[in-house]
Amino acid sequence: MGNLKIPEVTIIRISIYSRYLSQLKEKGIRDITSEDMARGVGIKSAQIRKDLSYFGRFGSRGSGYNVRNLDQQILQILGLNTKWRVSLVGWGNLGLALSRYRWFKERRFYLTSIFEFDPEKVGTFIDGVEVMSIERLEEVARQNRTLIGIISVPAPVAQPIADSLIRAGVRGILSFVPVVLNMPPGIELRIVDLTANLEMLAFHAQGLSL
Amino acid sequence: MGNLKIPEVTIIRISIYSRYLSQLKEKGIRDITSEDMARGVGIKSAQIRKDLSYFGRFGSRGSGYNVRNLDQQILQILGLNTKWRVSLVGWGNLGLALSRYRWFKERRFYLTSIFEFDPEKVGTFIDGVEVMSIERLEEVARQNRTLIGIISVPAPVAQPIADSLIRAGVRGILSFVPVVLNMPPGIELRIVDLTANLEMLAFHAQGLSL
DNA sequence: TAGATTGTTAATCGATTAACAATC
DNA sequence: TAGATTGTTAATCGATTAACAATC
Repeated sequence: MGNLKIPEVTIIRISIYSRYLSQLKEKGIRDITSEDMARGVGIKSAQIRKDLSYFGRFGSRGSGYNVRNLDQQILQILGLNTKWRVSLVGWGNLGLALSRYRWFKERRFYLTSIFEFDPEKVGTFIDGVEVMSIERLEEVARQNRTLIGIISVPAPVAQPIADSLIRAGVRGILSFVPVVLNMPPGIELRIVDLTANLEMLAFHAQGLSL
Repeated sequence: MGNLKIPEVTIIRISIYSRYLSQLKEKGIRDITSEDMARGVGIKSAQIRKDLSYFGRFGSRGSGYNVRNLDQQILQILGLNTKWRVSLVGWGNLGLALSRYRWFKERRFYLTSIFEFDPEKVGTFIDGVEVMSIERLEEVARQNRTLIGIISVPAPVAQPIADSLIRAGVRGILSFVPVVLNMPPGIELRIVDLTANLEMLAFHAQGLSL
């Protein structure tokens, strides 16, 4: 059984396993061993078994895992048996791209409300969703019971926007703004740091690394 | 002095410090202690000093760090004293957003070549850069001596595109495609996994976590 | 000098991995 | 049953943190 203290990286990897399993399912593959999964996702088989062990026992010794079953179980663990309503704040270049990103829907995340400062953009419809004024953020996000927010606004307003989302009842925030955000305890923040990632690559390419 | 085996996360954090220092410099702040930096970036002061210690001694006991100097040193470490030419492959929604992302230039990354499959888009100019056919990828990227590539193409072609980039001499790849990529040794790969990040938030919001 | 803060060591904490007994 | 592979333990590895001597 073994629970308590699940590493963050384990969740990220579980999510990767989930995506891989849905591929296997589409291909009609019935069973898979941790060893074969390991090859498929580029992670050691012991790691995969360890990760899964935080949540229960899903395999059968001697023959591995049933794809359909493991897939279902993992979706359950991640909470993807429900549809998730997501608020997107900031409909600039990046926001627009995010609002059209097809993978979100595939993983059961629905951008049900979009907010933007620019009055020129407010009122536009994208995929049946109206782009609304930021003024309405708190009211609408609360009303929709949105638990997840995405921030792609200019740096100086990132903190106040995060604060608004939290006041509206959001429990997790994905930020694309390369800025430190203060969060109250219990609110999960993930920052997608594009420049830091490029800088890692530059550091390595430079040769200075090794 | 202490070198050898620098953790990956250290580089990411160094990049965060760098961004913070450039803010401080703009504000005209002359000196800062690790304790004050810690508050600014939300990382423990001991961690900051440890991270810096991998690369040398930049402070002065009793008074902290000179902002201008530390900023310069870190830029040097990260390799940001040079301009970096970057190839962007895939000019869909996300690719378009990336080609307009202002932070890249600010951190000295220049998208000097852009490639796309769709013949309708080929020939467009964005910021003085022509969108070229993917067919020209290998030739042009090699010619430009591009060391960094960004991939935002449909999943099925991600691997062949990565292969092309590597053949063209690229040393590091930033991929936005949620797909496992095989890399030869020595090539650095960073995957920006948007859905995995959202799924982490869902996992937490679900309450199942604690 | 006295006070302050770095740079570094050593202790702690946590995550990965190998190995294997349990068991399908 | 014999063979295979899981689930789990214990060993290893690596990263974070506290603490403090060095020193500005």
